[in-house]
Amino acid sequence: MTEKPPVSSAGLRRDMEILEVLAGHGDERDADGFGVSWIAERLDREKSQVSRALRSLELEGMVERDPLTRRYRLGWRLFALAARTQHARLVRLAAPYVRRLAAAFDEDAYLCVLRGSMVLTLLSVPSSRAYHRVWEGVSVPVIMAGAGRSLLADWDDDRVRELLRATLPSGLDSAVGSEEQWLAELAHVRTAGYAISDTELDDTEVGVSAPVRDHRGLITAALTVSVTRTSGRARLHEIGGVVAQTAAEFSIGLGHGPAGPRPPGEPSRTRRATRPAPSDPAPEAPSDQGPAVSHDPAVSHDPGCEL
Amino acid sequence: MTEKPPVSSAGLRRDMEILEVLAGHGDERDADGFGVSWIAERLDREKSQVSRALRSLELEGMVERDPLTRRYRLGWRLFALAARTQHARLVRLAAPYVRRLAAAFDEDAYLCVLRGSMVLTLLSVPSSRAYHRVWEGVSVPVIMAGAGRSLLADWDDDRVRELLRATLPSGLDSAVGSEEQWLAELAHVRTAGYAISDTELDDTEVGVSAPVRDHRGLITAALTVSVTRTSGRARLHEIGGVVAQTAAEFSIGLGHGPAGPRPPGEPSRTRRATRPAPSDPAPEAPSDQGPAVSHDPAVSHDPGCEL
DNA sequence: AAATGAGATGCAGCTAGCGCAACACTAGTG
DNA sequence: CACTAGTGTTGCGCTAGCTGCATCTCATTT
Repeated sequence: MTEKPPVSSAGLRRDMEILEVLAGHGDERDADGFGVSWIAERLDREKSQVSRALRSLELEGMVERDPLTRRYRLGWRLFALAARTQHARLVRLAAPYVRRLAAAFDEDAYLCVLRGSMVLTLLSVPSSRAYHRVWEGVSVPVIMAGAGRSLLADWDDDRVRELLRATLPSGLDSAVGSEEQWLAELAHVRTAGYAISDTELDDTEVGVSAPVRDHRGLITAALTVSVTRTSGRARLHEIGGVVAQTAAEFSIGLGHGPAGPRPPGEPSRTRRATRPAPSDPAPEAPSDQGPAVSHDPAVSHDPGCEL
Repeated sequence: MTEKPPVSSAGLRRDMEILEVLAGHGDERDADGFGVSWIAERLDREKSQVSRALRSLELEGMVERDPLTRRYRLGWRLFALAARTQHARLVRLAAPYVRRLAAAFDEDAYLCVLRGSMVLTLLSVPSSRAYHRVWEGVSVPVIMAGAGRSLLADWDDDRVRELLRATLPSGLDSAVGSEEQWLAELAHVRTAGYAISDTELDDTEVGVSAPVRDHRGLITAALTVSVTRTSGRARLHEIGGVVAQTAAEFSIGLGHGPAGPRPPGEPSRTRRATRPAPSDPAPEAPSDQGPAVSHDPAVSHDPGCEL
């Protein structure tokens, strides 16, 4: 009796829930995977349903099961697909800069992007000391993320206010500061080029971040250094300068002309010409007849086999 | 009227096909995504079907659409999930070693694993010169991959023969050498600790690889350096030694005792105690006191996999 | 303007996935 | 050793939800 589902298809929904459970908390202790019954109970679904879904997912390589324990965990296909994401491309480009930052101050450094109202960490490079919780692939509400201020720097105040109100569950304001304080800090990012935010998730760390701009001048990511709270104010600003400088360099690497951020005029509104239609005689026929080893040996420079 | 589908569920199948198309060839030119009609035509499916599927996938974050061009591309969720994969963990651990190799010889260096009968590249670090096709997330038949010999080093000859025959489409033998030659090279890996394979995909590069072993002594990955073909034989062997040494160090980092590879006796066949059932409606915390940090990326040798 | 094409949506019919229950299997228990 | 208490898989009717076709809107093109 679902009417107009604003949600995705039931099957996909289920599969995603399963994958999310398998992702666990990213804790090491979940590393050996999960059993069918456990997942089913966790999701409050039929065991049979989960069992079948997992078999399908396994056939697609989205999950794999340990041959010994017969437990399921996330599969190689996820990795293969993710590696061809725009995000992966961004990570590859950003890695040298993030590593440089981490090395320069011997602090944890991150690359983050904005996804909806959440900040997603794409890359984290640990400092040489300390155990370092890996935040890669983890999303955190904008308000609580150190990179949040840098990522929202270009937004106008109304939209920021709107987002903050929509995201804040309730009287958490005290923990993250008032709206006005937030807006003031955004203004600081715009002028100084970096943000220092000590009202974050972590009690022991202060986030120093700077926005990264793409070829259109839009903010696409943020570089962050997570500094131990014991550092003096002066050091924070020193680091801030370097982070901003590094982010600027990276931006240029992305094609951001030093012409200045966000020129008002629309540069090119040209919608790309229609893609060369795949009218060509089926490079891949609907080969339902799968099991045949169909990996085209002529992978000269196009490994576009079914992967 | 599909009888006993050895394939995955129809919906999932469709979604995976869509994702695979969106992954494109990883070419830069596909970066801005694909339209519904194009995808539909490519997959020979109804536009409506694809449209709806894409909306679902978008709601789940598996794909996202460019707000300007309204084209679809792979989404952040893939990245988020993949980052919590065992593979991602392996990449994080391996990165320093791979980078060290790339820097030491100023050649491209890779981390690869075996998945079914394909070799999947998890990490690629380019040399300082040259444009470098990123192979991350791409699979290649074992026979053609430089890392193949290292990854199969522990297999006994019959299984290798079987795999080779199953994978080789037809008279490609000349290109990759005979079976016996292959087996001889596997023997060389076992004694020398590294493989030199010049019968690979790429005409201009020679692969030098060495196996990486986990805490159980099983080969879980391979480190590879891709050397330009003009190098002399001596340099190849010099590099081989270093690669083997690096792989050994990494193996120890993974908990591989220097006790020697693959002791014959079964160490502990103990199947782990059942996970504490989430009988309580409480949110999280299986609170499993598992002392052993047993990660195990055990490679299921499952040639029946349809890739 | 009309024309083209891309993408979304309504609807009827039928397939494919759901829930329930019984099943095979292993591991603990006295 | 049977006995229990777990696990994961499978058979089978029933119906929810997907498929396919047609229609509709909205941009862009001629």
